[in-house]
Amino acid sequence: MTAAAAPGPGKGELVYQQLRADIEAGTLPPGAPLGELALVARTGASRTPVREALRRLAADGLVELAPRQGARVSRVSLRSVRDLYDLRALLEPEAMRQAARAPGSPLHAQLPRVRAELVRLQRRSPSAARSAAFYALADRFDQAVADACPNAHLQRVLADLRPHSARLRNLSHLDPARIETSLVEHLRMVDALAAGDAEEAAAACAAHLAQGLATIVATLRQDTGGVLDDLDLPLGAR
Amino acid sequence: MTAAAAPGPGKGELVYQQLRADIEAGTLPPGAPLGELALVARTGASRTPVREALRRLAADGLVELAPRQGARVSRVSLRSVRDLYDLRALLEPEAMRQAARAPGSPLHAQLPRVRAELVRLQRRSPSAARSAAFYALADRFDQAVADACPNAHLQRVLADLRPHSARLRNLSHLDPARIETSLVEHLRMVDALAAGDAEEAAAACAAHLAQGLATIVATLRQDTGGVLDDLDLPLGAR
DNA sequence: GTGTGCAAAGATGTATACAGGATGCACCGC
DNA sequence: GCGGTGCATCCTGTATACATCTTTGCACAC
Repeated sequence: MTAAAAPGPGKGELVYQQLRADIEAGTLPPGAPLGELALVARTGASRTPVREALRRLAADGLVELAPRQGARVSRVSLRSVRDLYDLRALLEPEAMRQAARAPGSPLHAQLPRVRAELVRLQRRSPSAARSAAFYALADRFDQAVADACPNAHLQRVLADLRPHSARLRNLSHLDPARIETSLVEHLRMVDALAAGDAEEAAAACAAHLAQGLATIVATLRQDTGGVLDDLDLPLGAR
Repeated sequence: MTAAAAPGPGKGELVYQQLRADIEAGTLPPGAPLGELALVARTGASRTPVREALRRLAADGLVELAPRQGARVSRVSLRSVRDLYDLRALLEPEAMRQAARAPGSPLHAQLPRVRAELVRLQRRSPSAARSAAFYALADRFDQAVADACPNAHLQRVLADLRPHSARLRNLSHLDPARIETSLVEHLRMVDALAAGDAEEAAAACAAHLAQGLATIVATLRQDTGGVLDDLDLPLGAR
């Protein structure tokens, strides 16, 4: 069973996940108004679960909530992108270290399969399907690394940051060539984790983040014609 | 007017702040059940704002929300204490660095007053009032440092962590002698910030956190008779 | 023609009513 | 005496109705 209609998760949870997915995917672009009435019509739920979902998303920083004025998808600026990557550069290498030192975790059991899948993707020719498969794999990997952290607070913060990163990736249509380098970077991380080399894993993660930031900034600059410098960008063009 | 009864902040906001303050202060100890009905009676608001407040607190990690089973104040374990301080040790020194490099911020304008107040407190004889005054000052200082960070994501995470730290302090009745050392550590941080020495400020912050963790762990060990090792402690005694 | 003021409409904030599920206890059977 | 089942009660999850505020559009005065 994938997910039953009503009995399993509550309706508020469903609305939350749907809205979050739409925001991450860019279907709901930054700045998009989120009227409760409109969301009731969109999701079929009542105002109560809709409100609950909006509050949770606001706590995640994915929507901005103006009192008596409604909700909007939170806007993105070049500065916020840099801020996000600065913070990830602080946290994720540390998460890698901790994960590398937790050999009994489910992460380590998955590593051989992840590695095999990465190699398989390396041999495929570039295509949208390959990109999608890689990103799905990378997301699962990041999640597994975070879950392997014994530090629950760190896990919570990383989980908070993940949707922001996902949104950035989907807002800016990245250069397909980026996949190649990112594959290599992930292989380096996987191998370091498998070897239990915490510092190498952390270094690989830091390098991966630096590359990712450079790519996204370049892409955003190109998409917006270099107009932005600290401006809010209305949406990922397309 | 300071703050009108109803018109200014919404009722949900009021309930949230009240509950959060009670959790931080320890009035609502870890594990305490938070029935919506009981909170309605306690706060005078209706169930809708109460629910909103509970969701926000759950997002902060201050309450645990079991579906169809109600909310409880989140429990605290020795491990969670270590986790929290590990994370703070990662984030707050970096925040200090960034704050030290933002000379135009309101923080720097406040530094002379904060320093004078610290010196004044140093000369007072130990008392509960002095402790309370110091903690209030330290909280304002931490807040000002976080606000001086240009990184909005970092600000958000630091704000999320603050109530957890405050709760720990109030759960464990700290040794009054700790105030003395903490005063000195704060003076070191303030002076480093005033001098614009980012690395010295970060080092001072790290030292302060290490001392704080050691003190709290020792206090908790003593309070619980050393029974806990990874156990949940029911409450900060008293 | 411009600016101000008012009024109507739409939205959010709040309160309450209804439905489904979990927990605890009492009763029955063994 | 002990274990299991069934029911009663309370709770949360959801839906809807009401009150209040913000906003927008228009009319009028300057």
